[in-house]
Amino acid sequence: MTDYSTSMRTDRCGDLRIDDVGRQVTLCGWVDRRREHGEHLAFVDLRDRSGVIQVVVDGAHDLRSEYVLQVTGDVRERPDESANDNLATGAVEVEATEVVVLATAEPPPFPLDERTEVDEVLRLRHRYVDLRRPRMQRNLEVRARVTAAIRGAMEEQGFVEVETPMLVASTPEGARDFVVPSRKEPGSFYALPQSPQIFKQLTMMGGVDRYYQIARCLRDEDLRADRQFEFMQLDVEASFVTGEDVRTFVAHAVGAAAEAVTGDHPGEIRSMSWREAMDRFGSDKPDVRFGLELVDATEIFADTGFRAFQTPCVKGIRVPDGADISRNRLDELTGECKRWGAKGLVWMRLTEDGLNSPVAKFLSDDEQAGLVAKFEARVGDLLLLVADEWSTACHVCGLLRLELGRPPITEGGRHFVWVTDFPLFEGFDEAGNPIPAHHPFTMPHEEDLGMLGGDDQLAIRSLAYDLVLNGWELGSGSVRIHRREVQEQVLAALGISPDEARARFGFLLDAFRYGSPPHAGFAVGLDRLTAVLAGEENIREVIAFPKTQSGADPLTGAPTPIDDRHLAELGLGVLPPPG
RNA sequence: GGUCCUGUGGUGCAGUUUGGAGUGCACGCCGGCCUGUCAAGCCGGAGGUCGCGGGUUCAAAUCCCGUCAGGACCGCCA
Repeated sequence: MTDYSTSMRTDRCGDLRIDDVGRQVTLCGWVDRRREHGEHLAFVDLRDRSGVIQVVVDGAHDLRSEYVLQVTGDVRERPDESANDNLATGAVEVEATEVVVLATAEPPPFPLDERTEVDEVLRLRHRYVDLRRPRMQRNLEVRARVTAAIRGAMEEQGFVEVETPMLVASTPEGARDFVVPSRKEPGSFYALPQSPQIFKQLTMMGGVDRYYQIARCLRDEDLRADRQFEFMQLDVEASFVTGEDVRTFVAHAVGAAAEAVTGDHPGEIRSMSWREAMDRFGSDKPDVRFGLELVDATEIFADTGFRAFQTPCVKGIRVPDGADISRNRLDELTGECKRWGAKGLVWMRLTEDGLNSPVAKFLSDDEQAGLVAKFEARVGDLLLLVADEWSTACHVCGLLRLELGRPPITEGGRHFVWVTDFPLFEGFDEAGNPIPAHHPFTMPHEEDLGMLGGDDQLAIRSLAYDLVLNGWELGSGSVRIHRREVQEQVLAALGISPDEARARFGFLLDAFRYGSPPHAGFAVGLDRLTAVLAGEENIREVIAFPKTQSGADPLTGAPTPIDDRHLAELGLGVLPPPG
């Protein structure tokens, strides 16, 4: 047990129990709530990080909300019938003999109770007040426990934590860089790291063998519920390993983190190929907590006369007992599907009299019967169908599935999934060159090496893998290419000439020449992991001082202009706003 | 860059559809009463540029246009 006593206090408020009865204690904390009963009796709930204790004081004290107090008094059992079972400390109370007001306080800008959902900007502007709330205290603790457990697990597995620089060279790949002007070399810039990717691979060449880092990463892209400019990663790389070895290391670490927070070890993590994830869940980050899995109906319409279904793929989902979903709602869903990229949405209600749908008349009896059989549909069910290219049909059905069935993050348990065998390329650029799905150093599947440069390059599988938790992409990794001829083959397939390659990744390619061990790695987004484990839908709730969606910090006012002298020293000028 | 939603005393909301006096609810705040409360209770009180600007109208929280801030999402995030 940690000893929390200091020169100013003997105990923490929330720690007092029936065993402490008879002790004289000194406590420090904030006035959470007070209940006055006239001149001679008042109850003050005193709050610190550990919780709340009822203090009995003389009513003459002027103790307002959020005053900071030091209270000395005797712990005693509460009188008959007045124990509070809703409070961990509810069996006892402290009868104050001395109350020192350490600081007075204005009324807080918003209520600190758990019942009110306060405007987030207001919370962020007064984050120091917001952080006093039990929810935030808990989230900060969850976060600290996650990182501590992960550090422990990585150390246990023999990994060495190596720090990498924050001021790095800008590279054209990937996300937009945050950039720092160089004073010594005006006109030149450092970039803040999007990830330690290149450095961690260099540690492999440096013989580190098992590298990890709890690393801050920065990307200047638009913010979302699961994305901030700055975020933390567990960054991992190891030599003389397969992808499976890496997944075992990472599973250990996230398992330890989950156990540290919830008390339960999540157990073995299931694996699923990317193809299967797309086919069954319409997403590369499948949320397997609920059903509504995608059904492939392409075969049924192989020779259909219904023009809308004369597509490479027809996919759908069966909504059990969904037939009572209103026409209005169905129109809404159709609109969403169009926004997501589909040409439309076909809905069918299965009634006693068969399929009820605006398009039923275009479908043959065989097709209708085939649908009912394939979806195992029952009277009262609703079928939703999207016909398109395979990827679009999967994508749209996947979003539809989430829209209709996704439970709150606190429900349905925690389900980690490895998604493996990602495609090496995810499409083609304007010049007709394939675009790497992960990065250009990702090792292709050995069996698919022969397809490089061929006609069906999108079918090439890579040794890249993602870790998914309840539909959140927690992280990704891959086996890296360490053989020169393979790297040359891939760069050639990407349409990158040797000269261009040297210009863009020269120092890494150089490093490959001096003896590169086979290596593979991974990175886990710690903010996301923490959010899911804390039961929060938004990573801002597990970050002490986050930014708003527009990238501003309501507390400090960042970003702010800087003065002209400062700019001049850096050799910078600011353009007038456009328009 | 785009789509959608939100903005009303300190806080959370209702009012906006169908224009008619800043109308209402809960919490908080200030004062009074109250010796066992714990979301204490009772009585009284203060507190408003309906985000901002413009327009329509006899009249705008309400309708229209613009703008700012926030949120969810698409694009983007190798």
